[in-house]
Amino acid sequence: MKYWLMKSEPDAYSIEDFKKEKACLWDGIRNYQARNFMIKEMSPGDSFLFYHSNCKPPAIVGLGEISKQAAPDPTAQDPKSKYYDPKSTAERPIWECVQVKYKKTFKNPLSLTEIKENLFFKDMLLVQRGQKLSIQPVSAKHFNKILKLTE
DNA sequence: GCCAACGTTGGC
DNA sequence: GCCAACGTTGGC
Repeated sequence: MKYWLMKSEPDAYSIEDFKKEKACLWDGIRNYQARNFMIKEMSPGDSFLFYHSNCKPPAIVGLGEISKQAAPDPTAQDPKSKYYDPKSTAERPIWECVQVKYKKTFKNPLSLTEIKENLFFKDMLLVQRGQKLSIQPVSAKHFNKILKLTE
């Protein structure tokens, strides 16, 4: 059982959208490191923190679960999608995505500012300089602490 | 809107 | 294979 943090811009897809849809494909990931986490490291049953990025305030706002292992990302082969990648074909797909399901919205979202202020989180990837991966592993220690602080 | 930090692309 | 130019991310 592993733990993750996944970023989404609320203007594009927010925790409220996620709650309404109950489940979705985590599509549109076009970064190899993030993709490899989905393909090689994620398993159904893993939990992830839903993070609102590029907004005010950036914060961890909810919880989800990986519900289906990685499979080719349909948006990569859809010419109408903004995530369309002509190099990725049905025969040789480049990009994959996992399916995720909604678990909960936190009563008390944990803002990036609060995470930075708390020395307990000083090793979290999220607060490392220059760290911009949209999918990151989270340690059990940090994950459990975040669940406590957000209740 | 600015810009630092990275990742990717493509000429050589 | 190097590296400059360009694009993207995302906090501020």
